[in-house]
Amino acid sequence: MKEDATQRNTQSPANGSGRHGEQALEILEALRADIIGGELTAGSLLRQQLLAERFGVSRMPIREALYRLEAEGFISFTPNKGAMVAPISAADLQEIYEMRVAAETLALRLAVPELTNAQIGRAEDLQIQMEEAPVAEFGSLNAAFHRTLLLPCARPRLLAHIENLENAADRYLRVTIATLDYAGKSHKEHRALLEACRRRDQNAAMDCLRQHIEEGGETMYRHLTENASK
Amino acid sequence: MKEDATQRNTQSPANGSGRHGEQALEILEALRADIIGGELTAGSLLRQQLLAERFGVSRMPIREALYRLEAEGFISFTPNKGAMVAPISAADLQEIYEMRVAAETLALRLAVPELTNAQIGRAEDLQIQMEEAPVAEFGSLNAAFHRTLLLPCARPRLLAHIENLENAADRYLRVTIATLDYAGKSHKEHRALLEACRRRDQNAAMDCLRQHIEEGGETMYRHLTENASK
DNA sequence: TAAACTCATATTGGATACAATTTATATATT
DNA sequence: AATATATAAATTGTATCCAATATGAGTTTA
Repeated sequence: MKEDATQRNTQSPANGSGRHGEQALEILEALRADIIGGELTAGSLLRQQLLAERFGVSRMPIREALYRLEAEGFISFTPNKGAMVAPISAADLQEIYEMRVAAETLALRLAVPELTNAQIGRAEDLQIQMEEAPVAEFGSLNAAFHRTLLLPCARPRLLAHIENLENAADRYLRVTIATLDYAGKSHKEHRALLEACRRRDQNAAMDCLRQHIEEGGETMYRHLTENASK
Repeated sequence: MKEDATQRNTQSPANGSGRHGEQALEILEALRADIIGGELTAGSLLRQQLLAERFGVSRMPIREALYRLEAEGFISFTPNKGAMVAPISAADLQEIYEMRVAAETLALRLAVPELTNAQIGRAEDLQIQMEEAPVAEFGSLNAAFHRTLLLPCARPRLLAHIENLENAADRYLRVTIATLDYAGKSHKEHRALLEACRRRDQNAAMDCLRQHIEEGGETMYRHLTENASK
């Protein structure tokens, strides 16, 4: 039986969910992950038609995702030319870490008085897991550890800002492979931070976190500037 | 003579410029100004068709502007329902000012060593103007004063973040009308800040700015919570 | 040969058309 | 009369279509 000509827009999204109004969000997250993960490198042009074919949708939800990616700072538009992946630079890495110190120490100061013993215990569990886990899982465990300690500050704007900064930093994490030789020091700093949280000592906790973030940033900065070649 | 059916897309944008690819930016700024200025109040539904007619364009550039407004935190989407202006609250105002202190003191610390005498002089001029200007001009002069002192930090991410926070704060400025009785104290604080900048004293400058922002925030917080009506 | 021009092609920006979903209204049912 | 159900209107989400601009190959001209 021949297909009825009336069924035109029958093209259904390639991905599973496909609930009306969520395509753009899935595309946004996929593209962001690609940029962070390095599949899309700095300077790459994002052709709307190509992306539309890749995701099995029209250009429209692609454009929606691109606008949001621009707002997050991962791509930039030039009129009538399109979107390209934002460049990375040592100066940008430095700026991100300066901002992380400011934002995360603020969040921690506000979170420490609200922290329950259960939350600190959960962070400790994550730290124990992290010290034994394979490198591949370090990133997500590390993020969960920090999130556990900062979430109780109950500041939605601030937490969203921090998440965006951490995403921005993750682009460099991949480039510098700084994870490996940094892990040992990081674990020690995490334990010191937990100890300060247990004592509900805001200032000590903030100092720990500041040092932790700054040293991580400096390690990555060195890798990035020394191995100036790719 | 009857209109030729072939001329379809002849509808030209109502606004002047109309260069290809800039409509969305103009709409974005107009909508943001409306939200900050209070023409669009918290909870208002932003109907795409209405906005399209108001700006004399199709729904497409409207949506582009809306996505960016969402990223800036001024509106929020609910699937299949549309965009609504974000609510305001005392907690949100407090959070904005906490973040401003963190971000602007960081920017100032980085800017102070880079400040030229000319830049400090320009800030001083703005301050003198501000003390004599009518209330209507206070806002823009004040913004220019702060921008002059922070711009030399040369941190694009940080400066964009600060600008967004100041826009967010301006929504409350209108609600609280806190400007009037605050002006006198503000001028004194500005002069103290300039003095610290002239000495290139980072810590003193940061303390001045912290106190300045915190007291401004507290004044607005009081107005907002006391005049809980409307 | 190198610069400038012409034309063809590709790509974005925007308008329109249609489908999916929600919201409002009217009708039926208990 | 109140609730539930069906139906219509409105609105968003997506696809397709058209226009404006940019890109690049080939040609002409100095």
